[in-house]
This record gives sequence, C-alpha cells and structure tokens, in this order.
Amino acid sequence: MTLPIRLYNSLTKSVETFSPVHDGIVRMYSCGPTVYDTAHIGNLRAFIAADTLQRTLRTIGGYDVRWVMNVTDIDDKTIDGSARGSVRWKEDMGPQTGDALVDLRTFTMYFERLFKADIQAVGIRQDHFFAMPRATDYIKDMQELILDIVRHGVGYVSDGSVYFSTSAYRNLELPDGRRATYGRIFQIDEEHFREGVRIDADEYDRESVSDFVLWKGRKGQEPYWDFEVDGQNVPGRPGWHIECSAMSKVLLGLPFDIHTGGVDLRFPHHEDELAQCTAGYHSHDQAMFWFHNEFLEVEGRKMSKSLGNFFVLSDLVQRGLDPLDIRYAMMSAHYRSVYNFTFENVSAMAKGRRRIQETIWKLIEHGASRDGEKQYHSDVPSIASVFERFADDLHTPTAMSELYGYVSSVDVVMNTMSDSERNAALADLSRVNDVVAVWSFDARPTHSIPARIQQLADERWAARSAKNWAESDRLRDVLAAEGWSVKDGAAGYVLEPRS
RNA sequence: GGUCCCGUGGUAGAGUGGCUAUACAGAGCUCUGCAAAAGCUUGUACGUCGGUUCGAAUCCGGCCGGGACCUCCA
Repeated sequence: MTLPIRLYNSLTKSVETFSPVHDGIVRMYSCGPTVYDTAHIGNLRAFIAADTLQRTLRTIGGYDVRWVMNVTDIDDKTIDGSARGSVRWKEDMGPQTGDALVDLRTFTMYFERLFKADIQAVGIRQDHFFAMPRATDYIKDMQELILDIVRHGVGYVSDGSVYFSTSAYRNLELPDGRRATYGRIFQIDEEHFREGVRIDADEYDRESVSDFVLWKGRKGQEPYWDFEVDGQNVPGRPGWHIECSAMSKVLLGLPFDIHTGGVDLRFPHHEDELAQCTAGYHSHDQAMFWFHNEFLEVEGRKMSKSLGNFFVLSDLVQRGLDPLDIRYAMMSAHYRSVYNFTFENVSAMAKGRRRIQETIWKLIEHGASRDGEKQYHSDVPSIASVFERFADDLHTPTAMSELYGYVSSVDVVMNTMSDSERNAALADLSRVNDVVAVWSFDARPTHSIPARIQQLADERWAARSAKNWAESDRLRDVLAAEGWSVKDGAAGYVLEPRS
C-alpha cells in the first residue's frame, strides 16, 4: 500500500502532489554540514526533517530514494579552523603538518566523523545515503561548471576571483527559449538592503552587489587549487554555492526531484545554486521541489551561545537525554513551524515513546511476528490514518495523534486478539517505525539480575504468596533501595532497574 | 531601514468562521492485598484592544511580544 505524497514546494509556495522525474525513483539532495565544529541541535533538526522526508518517500510513497548529503569541507571556517595557530585545532587531531591541504583534510575529517556519529545516534542510517560527497573531492567538476558559466557569458574574472553576474543572468536565454529568472526561490528587495550589508559587499571587486563569488582567489597560505580561466591562472578555491550545484549534478543529474535545507538557505545559497545550474548546465531547474525546514528555539528563545541555551547533542546526552527521544521530540512540531525545544517537552515525548515501546514489547511477548499470517482486528483503527498524515506534507504532530489512538486501541484488545491480529498490529507498528525510527522490534532487553537481587525478589514473592503483606512490602522497599522495581502479575513478577 | 512569519490550556503542539486534536503533567475511577503497569472519565486555552458577522481561536486593523531573511547561519 502506497500513498501519494503531498509536499510544500518553496519554488511555487504551495503544497503540491509529489511525483518524481523518473518513475519510482526519487533523487534527493540535502545541504549537509560544514565540518568546522560539532553540529548543534538546530542543525540536527534539519537533518532529521530531511530523514523523515526520505523515509516517508520510501515507506509510504513506495519510492526508491537516492539521497545525497554533501559535506562542506572547504570554506572560510574550515580554512580558519585548520590554519596554523587555530584555537579550534584539537589535540587528538594530531600535529599540524604545515601543508594547508593536508591539515584541512585532517581537521574536517575529525568533525565529519563526529557528525556521522551524531546523525546515526538520532536514527539516520548510513545505508540510506546514496552518497555523502566532500566538496574537495569534486573541485574538477566545480571548475568545469564555472568555465561553463563564464563561457555562457554569466561569469567574469576580477582581481583573481571569478564572479557570477546576476545582470547577465537576467538576460540569459536558454536553448529551449526560456528566459533565466533570478529570484525564483526567494525574491529579495535590492532597493532596501540593510545598511552595513552593502558596505561589506563592496569589499569585493564585483560589478554589482547582487553578484556572488564562484571561485575565490587565494589569500595568504590558504589551501588552493590551480585554475585557468580565460588564459589566466587564478589559484584559489570554490565558492560555497558552486559546491552543491556541481555535486548534485554529477551525482544525481539535473533536474533532480527534491532539494532540502534550512529556511536560511533559501537565499542566497539555494537561489544561487539554482542560478548556477541554469547558467552553466542550461537546465531550467536544478530541483523540482525545494523543501525548507524552520528553525528551532530553545526555551522560547533563539538558540545562541550568549543566552546559554546553545546545545550540541553531547550536551544533551550528558544531561541524561536519549538521542532518540530528541529525534522523537522533533516530531511533535511540523517541520515548517518554529519548534520550541524544551526539556519538559523532551521528557513528555520520551514517556510517550516508552509507552508505545511497551505495547510493541507486549505484542512480541504474546508471540506476535511481523512475518506471520495477518488479520485485522475490528476494534483497531486502520494504520492508514497515520500514514495519511505523514503523506500530507509530513504532518508529524497529527500523525503522532493518530498513532496514539491506534496504540491505545491495540492495548485495549491486546489480550483478546488472535495471533494473526497481533501479527498485523506488530507489522503496522513496524512500518510506522520505518519512518519514525525510534522503537525497537527486538525482544525486551533482559537485564542481568544479580543473584542477591533475584533471591530477595523470590523471597518477596514467597511472602506475598503466603499473604504476608508486611514482609512482602518490606522486601519491595529493600529492592527499591537497591535500584530495582518489581511489578506483580498473576503468574509471577517482573524485575526492572528503576529508571 | 525593507520584506515576511508566529503568539492556543501547567508544558509541547494540531486546528482556519458554529461540532474546541493529541501527548506529557493534574484530578477521579476500574483493576490490584497495597503498589506498579494498563484502561476509563475529566477540568483549565486561544497575546492585547477594536472591527466585520446571527456567531471568531479562526476574517480585518492597531498595539505588545517572539522569530526569520536582506551575500557564505540548519
């Protein structure tokens, strides 16, 4: 069973029914991290949103998804961070060699590893990626794209750098007769640039403030690549926007289906990526759908270091939060709304998540199997309502609402269900988990219970069976003091570490 | 300065003109020796001031508050 997926498209500013360029295959590109520091939870929201989207496309849309996420390893911040004397250089990166390119790679690989560990911890699977290209591995492709842009009259060399001319672009006619348009994703009001920004912009030797850099000429001891444009060598490195244009074209082909990123990337990053693809590759579109997630706030305030509410994943883990609870908490807000990250909400969502996990474990303990014969129980609502909410522009809050209704009804009839009905429920929940990715479908983990604790519990059970309530309660208190809780059932008890 | 978004109960967050999601927390009940778990029931809300309307959380305007973009920030 698959459903049509509806998605908000920043290009058309409306919700549209998604359909891929090639039948059955979705090619999706996500703007990934700049690896100069550890990702913060705001970054993680963007990647979790993209992951939820690609999982929805796979599980509910039935598509084969080719997901590419780039790693930006060459820009001002990675160069500064890896430069000699950088305060960001960590001891466990080893000594700096003095070779700018080698040090850059050492520095960025360090943060790339941390990044991959973080996204894995929040439920993003490495094997869901078609590729995670590093910008420095695609310099040749970027240079070729820049040459194409210059050849088409939209790029120019100035003072050792190469720029994109937005005015030439606006006059560019594509081979198919269409006219290039600057401002398709985000129309900016150039008449009212904020004061100060224009001044800063004038530090560059470009013809117009709205022009942007394609290739930055080398300064000082920066890492660089040789590059010949119009007969002159302009050693330097790629501009930020060109990276994604070139890598997305090489790895996915143009136009691909979906491009994702945070709202802040709409302009200039995505607008410029698109313009470069149009100017260089003569492709009217880079991507058919542009997906942008909103930011998050922490305790009602913009996350910032000065407010002391700036968190990376390891900060939260140190505070005792489970990364999967953080992923799950992100589901409580729609991706296009500002999400107010609060500790209270994470712990509330953690409890909700545990409740559903309990239901899954109970089904398993009743012998349910995802692969067994399935039959639907008349008192359990169809799981389709959950998927319908996901399919409707990733409406996770209402999907969760539907899911709780589903789980509650399973709980109610759990004991009277037939085996095949339990199989069906377990299979339904498993499929939901293919999108949400926070539950375990393995048997409930068994705790190794120390012999001493086991003996106390057995003694208590004996006392309880003999209706010696005082002794039974005393032993329960002893066990509690030792960190174990005991739950009585009809036939026996369950020991669990107290949480 | 320009353009734009948001403001819902203790918390998070849906909902777009009349039927007021959902989760966590709170209260009551069922079950249980008592608990725990689970289930059932339930209260409290639409920033503020005006306007439109038979009727507004939902439409319009002012104000207050939070936030975004305006050249390399998810």
